Amino acid sequence: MTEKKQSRGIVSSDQWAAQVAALGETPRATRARREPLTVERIVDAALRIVEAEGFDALTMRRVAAELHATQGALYSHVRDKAELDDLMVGKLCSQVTLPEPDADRWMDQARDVCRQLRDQYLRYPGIWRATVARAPHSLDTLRINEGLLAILVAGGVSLRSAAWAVDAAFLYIGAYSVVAPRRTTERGPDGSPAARDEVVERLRMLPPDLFPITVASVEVVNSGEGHDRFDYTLGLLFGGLTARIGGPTS
Amino acid sequence: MTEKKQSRGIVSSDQWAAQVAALGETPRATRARREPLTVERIVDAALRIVEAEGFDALTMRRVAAELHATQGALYSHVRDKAELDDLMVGKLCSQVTLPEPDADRWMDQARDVCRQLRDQYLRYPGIWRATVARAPHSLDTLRINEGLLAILVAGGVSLRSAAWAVDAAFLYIGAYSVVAPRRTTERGPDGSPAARDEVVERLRMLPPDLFPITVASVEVVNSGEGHDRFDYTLGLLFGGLTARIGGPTS
DNA sequence: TTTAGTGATTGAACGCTGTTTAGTTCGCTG
DNA sequence: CAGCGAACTAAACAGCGTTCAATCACTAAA
Repeated sequence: MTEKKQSRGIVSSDQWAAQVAALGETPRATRARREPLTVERIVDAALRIVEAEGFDALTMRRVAAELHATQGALYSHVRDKAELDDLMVGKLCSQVTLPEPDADRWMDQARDVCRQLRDQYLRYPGIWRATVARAPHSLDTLRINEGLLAILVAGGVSLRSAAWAVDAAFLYIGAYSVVAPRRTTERGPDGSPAARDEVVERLRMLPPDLFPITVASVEVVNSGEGHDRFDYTLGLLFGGLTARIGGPTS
Repeated sequence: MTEKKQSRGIVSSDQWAAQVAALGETPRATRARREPLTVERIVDAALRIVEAEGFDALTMRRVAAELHATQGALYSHVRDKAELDDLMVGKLCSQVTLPEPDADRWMDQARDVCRQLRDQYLRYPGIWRATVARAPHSLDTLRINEGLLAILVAGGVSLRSAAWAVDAAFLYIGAYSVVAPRRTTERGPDGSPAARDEVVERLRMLPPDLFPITVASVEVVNSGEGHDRFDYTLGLLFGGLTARIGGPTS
């Protein structure tokens, strides 16, 4: 009980981080010590971290440091890390805009929603694992589900087909956005090639006699730039629905 | 440096576990203290744990305890936990049998392989996350990829369409098997209903005016028993290939 | 048989994670 | 101004993957 509030001799790394962070701030005249900690500020900070450093870098300590607070303070606003994950996914989903269902353009509308969701997942690398870890409690995820269902049903797809297709699409989108951005982060030292897919790299140096088709497909799979593969799969999922409502080529 | 090898006064929990486990064993006359630790025994033990307790329960300490060894001993046979994960997935994939491609039955064959892989994933709950965490190094996963590609190509599907469809199928299978078994483990106290899906439970108690289609779809989605939803999605993915057998851009 | 050597194994530690808690501080209300 | 309740701090806890010097069991050479 001797050294409680001295300015020097700081031991705790949390204290240190807070002090360093407070260097560029105005003293604020003692009242309202800082911006009060809120759930929204916590979720925003967490999303900022995931966007910049990936989902693995998201720890409670890291979030607390981002907010110049201690980790314990977070638990006054958020029950778990699981709840924080859930809130992040919710905020992410809330940024997806849903169109008014148009029966004539239902497939384009559905694809657009899926692309939006994919881009949100890709923006925060690895965050889909937050959805996998625990069943989402957020209403925002249900909002997208409802919107996508509405588009399909408006397009004439039966309720059961729509529900199953939407479910499959969500699963595919999530898995795609977790696995897809697996690239070598380091730019090539020679400059030009750079950012090749890690899996493709390993597939290249593979005995072609053992896996002939796989090796042959490596080049052709990568032929599609950007998200052609993604669009193709959505075409299969949603295109298969039209084949059974109004005839094969309606 | 006083108390090194006394039989009583064991402090370390590892020692304790090893001692308890050794109670039912024959002394073995000092040589070959136990079955020697091998990679295969480690992988088998790990799979046993995942099968019984799920992927979250798989820790190096848990594996070591299962083998009556210390955790450090594992690292003489396995570099990382990541490598152990990889070996587990490899062993899992090696149990999938691939048929000789038959052009007339290619779709049934493809569906069968996918079902096998799904069942393997479902047998070890959550193990697909091991695939997600790091790109798989195992050749057994490539074997399935090659086999499935061979089936599609033999069926007349173009190389690019086949590669994309197989990729989509693998992503879907993995996501399906991670998300699907999310059920309330506890059987209903009244006996009969039991083992309802956790997500469905929460969807039931949802304001129908906010999410009318979602709520309406809950019943009809669950109408399919077993893995009807899974088969339906595979039908969409592979069925869409026959519709444009010449390739996606033909 | 003795000896040197080699690789597996041990026990204990390190740094990291999420989470809890006693005690302090702060801002608002009576 | 007093007091109360909520927010916050600092420190711990158990568990995770991983590392490492010391020790052990066994093999191969002398």
